[in-house]
Amino acid sequence: MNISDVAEQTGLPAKTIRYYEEIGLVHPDRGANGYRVFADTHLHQLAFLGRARALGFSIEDCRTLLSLYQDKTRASGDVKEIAQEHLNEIDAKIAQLRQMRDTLNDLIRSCAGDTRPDCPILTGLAEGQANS
Amino acid sequence: MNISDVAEQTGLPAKTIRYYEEIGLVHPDRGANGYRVFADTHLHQLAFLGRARALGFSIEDCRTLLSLYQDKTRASGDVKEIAQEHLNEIDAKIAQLRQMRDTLNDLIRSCAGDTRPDCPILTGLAEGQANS
DNA sequence: TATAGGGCTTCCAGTGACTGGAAGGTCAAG
DNA sequence: CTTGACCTTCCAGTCACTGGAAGCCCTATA
Repeated sequence: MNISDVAEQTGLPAKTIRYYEEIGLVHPDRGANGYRVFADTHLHQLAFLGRARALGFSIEDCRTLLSLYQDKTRASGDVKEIAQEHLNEIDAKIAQLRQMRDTLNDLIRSCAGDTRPDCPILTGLAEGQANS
Repeated sequence: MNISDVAEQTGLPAKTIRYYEEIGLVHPDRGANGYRVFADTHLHQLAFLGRARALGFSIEDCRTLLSLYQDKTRASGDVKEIAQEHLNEIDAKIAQLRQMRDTLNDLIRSCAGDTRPDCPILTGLAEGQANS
């Protein structure tokens, strides 16, 4: 299997797959021509990585998760801990974005948005109504 | 006013203030010794930038907002348009994070998190229950 | 006056996770 | 034998800083 087949099947760009090899996440074989040759295991690993990344796990988390995935003697508690920590980060990020959203929304709603220069958004930014 | 005073008053790190000068967001004067000298206008500009950044505006948006702020003939509609577009991006990001959060939360709740190797989080990542 | 410390300067490199592009080798079809 | 798609590596850029080194400047104290 060549890289473009893997790209198609995993939904990952070929560039990303090469990058994942470069940082040691996957280790495809090489053909006599120098091309990367992917076996089904590599395909599965890359699909796994793609899904973990889609859930927002960092590359380093993905590396750990993948090694736990391949370690049949793992403790599920180790996996859950990583996931829970990541969930907390997501929750924190959502809370922060909501805060930003609310402040910004207030400013927007108070702005006429016409051709006149008076703008509560700018005064808000200038005078500190925007402490998020 | 030296840079550390401005840093303290705006809450921005001195490094960031230097960076903002480097990319042309602010133009402090220079003393005979080569030190940056900040007037009140610079202080206000930096505070403005800090608040805009805290609301998640990109540096380029900040640049535009600052120039609109200083243009007394601006149309508030121009400001509002930038803000609205940014609000939409924030909303999209929140929606995406919520999706990730929900999927991840389902996986976490179905995982025992003990010393046994069985782990629905890993099987979910492996088998595609995690298409966010 | 010498020195110690803190603050200031510039410049370079690194972050995370890719992404774009150039230069060039390889393969299959016609 | 050529064409065009595919593959390779390597380098640079993204975004918004952040850390650190090397070295000048300023003030206070001995």
